[in-house]
This record gives sequence, structure tokens and C-alpha cells, in this order.
Amino acid sequence: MTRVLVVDDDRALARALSINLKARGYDVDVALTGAEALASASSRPPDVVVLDLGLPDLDGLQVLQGLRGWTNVPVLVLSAREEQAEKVAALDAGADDYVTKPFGMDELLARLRAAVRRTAPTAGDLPIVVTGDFTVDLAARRVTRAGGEVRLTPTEWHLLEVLVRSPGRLVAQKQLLQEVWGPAYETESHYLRVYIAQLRRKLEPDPAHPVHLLTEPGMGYRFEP
Amino acid sequence: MTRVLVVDDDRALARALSINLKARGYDVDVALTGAEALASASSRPPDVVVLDLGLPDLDGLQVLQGLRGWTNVPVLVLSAREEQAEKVAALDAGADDYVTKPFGMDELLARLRAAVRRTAPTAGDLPIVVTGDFTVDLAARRVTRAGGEVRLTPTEWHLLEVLVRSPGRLVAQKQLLQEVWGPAYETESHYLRVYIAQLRRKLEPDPAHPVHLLTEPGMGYRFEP
DNA sequence: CGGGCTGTTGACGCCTTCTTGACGCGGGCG
DNA sequence: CGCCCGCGTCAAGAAGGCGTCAACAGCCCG
Repeated sequence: MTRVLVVDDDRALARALSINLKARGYDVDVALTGAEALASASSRPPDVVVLDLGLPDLDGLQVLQGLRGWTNVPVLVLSAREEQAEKVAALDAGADDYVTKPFGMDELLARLRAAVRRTAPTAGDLPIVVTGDFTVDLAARRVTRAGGEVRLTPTEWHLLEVLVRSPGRLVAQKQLLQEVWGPAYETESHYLRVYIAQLRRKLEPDPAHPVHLLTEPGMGYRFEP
Repeated sequence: MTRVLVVDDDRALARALSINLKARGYDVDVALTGAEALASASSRPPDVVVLDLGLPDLDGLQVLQGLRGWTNVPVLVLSAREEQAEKVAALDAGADDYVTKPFGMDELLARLRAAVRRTAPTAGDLPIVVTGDFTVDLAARRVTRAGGEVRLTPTEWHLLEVLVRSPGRLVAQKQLLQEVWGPAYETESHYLRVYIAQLRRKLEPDPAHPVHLLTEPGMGYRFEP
């Protein structure tokens, strides 16, 4: 879930924002002062910050600098002031967007989505799955075994990928066939036997007695790390 | 140098933007129509796009979608319309910022700097890639091998660049074709075979047995340092 | 105007991959 | 005890991907 840190001393506004964000499935932290904001951000790092520049203790820009010292989390600045110089200062201090009050909630949410979306590619890297006998790197599409690299055909890779994405979980034959070959092949369970056998030959230490690619007779297959 | 693509049918505004940007050291391309914009973006990929929604031929959002089909370049949208729904639509279609006309030049430039700054970490952290047989200097657009310089055609360079930017990672055929030739060439895998062969001839010690530009049959290609 | 470079397209042989069929094994069930 | 179904294995044909060579058109440059 995406975590938003709302920094605003106007309790009514903070509350309104919080309610709107939570209703849309965000996880929300609220800070009423700059100091609180910095503390909250370091103890529970947010995915995006909504920062009002008019705070009672610190200047909003100081909060921004405090954040930028250690994180690149996107910061969306709120302010009642419209002067260009103000906006330029905030943006050049590291803000990702600048919205003047009063603002429309829909627009703010859209800008927030845009800010979160931009950081998505860096945050969403795929894991590397390791077993005692081989390693699957989902992002690089590479499988290594005992130091060497294992060559997989497209179908073999696709099948392995589906299994590895649900480690320890049983994946039904229907589901495997649908995801790898398409909905029309739901019943061609023979394909599975052939390709599972090939994967075992390439990955299992003893293909006749698999320990990672297990058969659940009548149901499907399970990848065990 | 940072390249900006300005898309606006208002010649006066486009000129004003262009002058201001050039004065600040940007490299500027101007497109007066949507079609022109898409063509320019694919032939000379910009680092950031300033896109006016009111174009004579295509809807601005269509241009945005056309870009988003194959690139994540930041897009700053200009519009005379202030309605929230308009802003939300543009932002959710992939725009990174939305500025309503009339706007202050200083603010626009600050927002542009912010947009460019965000993508900086991904673009500018891999200047030189070295392998046992050749060296690729991404910043200088230069490839050297055994002391001498290797001459690459624009297409060869573009292809090599995409591969080298993901060292060790498999890059799918679709992705290569989209990034080098454009979204319309998704299926022309023959191009890949021809150009990969040319790169191997110029860069690999033994083109028949490549060690750096590897084929993953049915899936794509992989650059191995 | 001519020549070279670049990108595009076609033909062809080789090889991998996919698909399909046949067969043996083993466990559950009548 | 025998039968049947699901599973694993092997093998062979078909299809399509890949690498290579070569020809052609457009373009810039001299």
C-alpha cells in the first residue's frame, strides 16, 4: 500500500486530506508541525509527502531540505501564496510539484498519483529467487545453477516464472496452462508434463526425484524454494 | 546538454519558449503539430517535453498517449483550460505536470527543472561501460576497441545504447524494436537480426561466437560486460 | 552528377523449439 | 487381482526463428 505523509497545521484541512486519501486506499500519516514531519518521515518512510509551506515551527522549505538530505521521496508542496518567486524557490529546493490553495481535491489527487507513478519503476524491482540448487533472477530473465548459466526456451521460462512467482504455493494445472499457453489450452495437460520434465532436467540435481518442482497429482505443481 | 521538445501551434509562444530555453543552455526542438511532435520525439528523443493541449491536428492527449506508448520522458502539459477534470485527465494519461496559460516563464522553467531533475538519477549515472573487448562511452557517444575507434551508424548506436543501459539484463525484442525504430515496428524482428549481426561484426572478437551481445532465442538479446 | 553510406527488404540454409504420438509405470478402485 | 487414469519419458516431424549474404533505394557529400 502507498503511504502518504500529510504535513499541515490546519487540522481541518489535514483531516479532509486524510479522509480522502484513506478512502482511496492510501495509508496516511499526519504531521502538524515540521519537526513532527521529519520525525515521522524517518521512522515510517512515506512513498509521497504532501507538505504545507505555512507551518508554525519551521519554515516549510527547511522541512523540504531536511527531507532532501537523505531521501528522494516525491514532495508535493501546498501553499496559499501564488507568487512565482515562491514557487520557484520551492521547486528548486527539491519539491516535485506546487499547488496553491484553495485547490480542488480531484486535482490534488491526480497530481499525487502522477508523483507516485514516476517513482514506481525504481520501487518495483523484481526479486531474485534463490534455492539450494539454482537461482532465478526475474528482472534479468536469467537462471544460474552451480555457477553456470542455464539456457531456457521461452516456454520453459514462462512456465518457471509463473511457478516461481508463487513460492511454496500450489498452482493449478488450469492456471498454468492459461497463463503460459493461453485460455484455449486449458485441457492440454500433456504440455505441462513435457515442459515440467524439461525444467527438472535442467534445474533439479536428480530429475527423477525433484525437490523444487513438485507434482501434486490431480491438482497441479508447486515450486518449493 | 538537456534536450527539450516544445510542442505548440502558437508560433509566438513557441518562439518565446525556445528563446528562453536556449538562453539557459537547453537544446530545443520545436513541433507545431502533434504528428510533427511524435516524429521528432522518435527521431531525436528529448529529455523533457512541453506539450500544449490545443493543437490543430491531434488532440493533445493523443500525442501524450503516443509518447507514453514507448517512452517515459517527462511531459509538462500547457493548457488554457483550468477545469479540474481537464487536469485530472491529462495527469492520469501520463503527464508529469499541468500548467495553465497564461503562466509565468520563471515558474514554467522551475517546473521544467523539477521534471528533469527527477529523471536525472536514471539517465546520468552510467557514462562509460567497459568490457574485455570494447568500451562504450554513453555520454560521448563513442565506442573504442583495441585502441581504435569504432564507427557506428545512428541505428547501430541506438541499438547498442539500449542494450548497454541494461547490462546483464535480457531486453525483449519488442522493447528493442520500440525504442530504436518506434512503436510501429514492434514485429519487425528481422531488423534486429541484421543490426545485431552488424554490431557483432564490429565489436565481437569472433562474430560467429559472440560473448557480449548474446541471443536468447525467442525472447530477446542480452549485453554481457 | 556520381559515389559512398545507410536503412530496408528478400532469399536461403541451419538449427532450435514446439507439438504430437507412443509407451511404460504406478496407484487407486472396482 | 486386473483395469484405468494420470504421470513421466522418449522420439520424430513440422514450424518458425536465427544468422548470413546480397540487392536496392534514398540521402548527403563531394
